[in-house]
Amino acid sequence: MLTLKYIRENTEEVIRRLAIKHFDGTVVISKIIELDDKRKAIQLQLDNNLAEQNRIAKEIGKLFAEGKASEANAAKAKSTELKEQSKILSQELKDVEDEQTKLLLQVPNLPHESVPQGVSASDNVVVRSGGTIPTLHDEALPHWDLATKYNIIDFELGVKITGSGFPVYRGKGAKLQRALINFFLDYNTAAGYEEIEPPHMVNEDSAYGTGQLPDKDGQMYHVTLDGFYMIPTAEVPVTNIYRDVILHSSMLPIKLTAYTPCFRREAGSYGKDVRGLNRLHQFDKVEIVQIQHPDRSYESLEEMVSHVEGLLQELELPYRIVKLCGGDMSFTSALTYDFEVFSAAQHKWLEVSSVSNFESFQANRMMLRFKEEGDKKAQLAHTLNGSSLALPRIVAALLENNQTPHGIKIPKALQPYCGFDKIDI
RNA sequence: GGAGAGAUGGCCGAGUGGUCUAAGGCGCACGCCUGGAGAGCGUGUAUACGCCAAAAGCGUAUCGAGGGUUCGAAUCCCUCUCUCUCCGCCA
Repeated sequence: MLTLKYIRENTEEVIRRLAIKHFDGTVVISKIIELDDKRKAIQLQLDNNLAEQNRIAKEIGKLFAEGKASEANAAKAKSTELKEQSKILSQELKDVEDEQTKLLLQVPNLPHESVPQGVSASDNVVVRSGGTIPTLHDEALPHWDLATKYNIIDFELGVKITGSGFPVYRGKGAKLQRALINFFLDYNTAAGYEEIEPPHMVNEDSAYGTGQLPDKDGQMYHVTLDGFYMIPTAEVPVTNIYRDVILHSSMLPIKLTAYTPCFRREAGSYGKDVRGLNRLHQFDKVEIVQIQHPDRSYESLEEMVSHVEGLLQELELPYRIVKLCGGDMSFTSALTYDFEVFSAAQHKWLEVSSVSNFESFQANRMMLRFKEEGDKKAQLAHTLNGSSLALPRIVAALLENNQTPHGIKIPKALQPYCGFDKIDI
C-alpha cells in the first residue's frame, strides 16, 4: 500500500510511474486525495465535538460535587445533543476511511525507475546468464517420464490421495527433496540468514500484511472453519513476524530464511505449462527474506540476486537472470529479478526464483517500522524476499539435464546431502 | 472439548464510575554531582490521526479486540480472541 503522504506530495509522479505497470491511476488517485480532504474535514469537526463533550463531562462532575444539580442537568442535555452529532460524524468518518482504504488497496506498488517498459514476459530484459545448456542423447525424456522410469515421483498416486498437482515423491525422489531443502538452508544460513520454521497456515491479518489479500483472494486455500489460509509462500508467515513492530536501525538488515511447503490453488491455470512438476498445488520452497533500511534496500536486492545465482552455479544448472518489465511485475513489487533454468528436454526456460524489493509497500500495510538513533519518529522499513530456491522446477531441470543412458547424475554439491551420486534402475 | 482465573505503558505492577492528566517500581535517555565509575539527585520516556508553513504546542483515539450502558468507563454489561490452572483427549 502506498502512503497517503507520498501520493499527496508526488501525485503526478505516482500516476506516471503507475503507467509503467499499465495501471491508469488518474481517476483513483484523485478520488483518494478528494476523500482524504473530506476525511480531514470530518475528523476536525469530530475531534472538536469530542473535546467539547469531554469538557462538559468534567464540568458536570464538578457541578454535582458542588451540589448544583440543575446546572448539571442542563449540561447533560447539551452533551447528549453533541453526542448525537458525534455519532453521525464518526459514522461518516468510518465510511470515508473505508472507501479510501478500499481504493488504496487497489493501487499497485510503484515500479523502480530502472524497470523496463513492456507488457509481457517477452519484454523482460536478460541481465546475465551462466552455465552450459547440455546436449542430450537421442532417447532423452522429459522429467515426467523420467520420474516414472526411475519410480521417484508418482503423479497418479497423488491424484488418488488428494488430486492433481499433489505429487508423491518416493525413494531417491523423496531423498532428493530433503537433500535440496537442507542444501539450500545450509547455503542460506552460511550467508547470515537466520533459519525459521514458521506456521504453514496464517490468519487474515497476516495475509493482508504481505498483500496476498485482498489481491489474490481465491489463490490461497482457505480453511474456513477456523479462518486460516494455507501459506502460498514462506514470505507470508516470515515477513509477518515483524508486523506491527518498531525496530532500531542498528538491527537492520534482518535476514531470515525458511523452508515451507507452499499451497496454491492456481485457479485458471491449464494446458501444457502444468505438466509434471511445472505447476503444482503443493510444492517445497526455501525462501529468503530481508528487512532493510530504505537507503540500502537496493544493495540488499543485488546481494540476494548474487546469492541465488551462487546456488544455481553450485547445482551446475544453465540459468539466466531477467529483470521483469512493468507489465510482468507483481502488484506489490518495485523491482523483480526472475531466475530461470533451462530445461533441456522441454526446450524451455523455467522460472525457479523471483527476487523482489517491495520497498515500503508491504511495510506500510504491516506497520513495520524502524527508528534511527535519536529520531523521535519511526519510518517504514523496506522488505525484500526471494526464492532460494523453489524445488519442483529445479528437480525437473536436474532430472532432464543430467540424464544419461545409464541414469541421472547428481551434481557434486548435492551428493553429500543425497548420499548417492546417481539415480538409476 | 468441559470448568475456573486472567489480559493495564519497553518490563513488573496498583487502580471496582468523576482530581486517571493511569500510582509506584524496574529499564532506558539526558543533566547535576565525581579525577573516573557507581551511588545519589533531577528531568524525560508510547502509537496513530488531526490543527499549524514547520517546530513548539494543542486536540482526538488507544488499558487484549469489537460493541453497549452513562453527561462521564481501565473500572459496569454483551460478543470475540488470546494466556494460565485443573479435567478429558492426544504425537
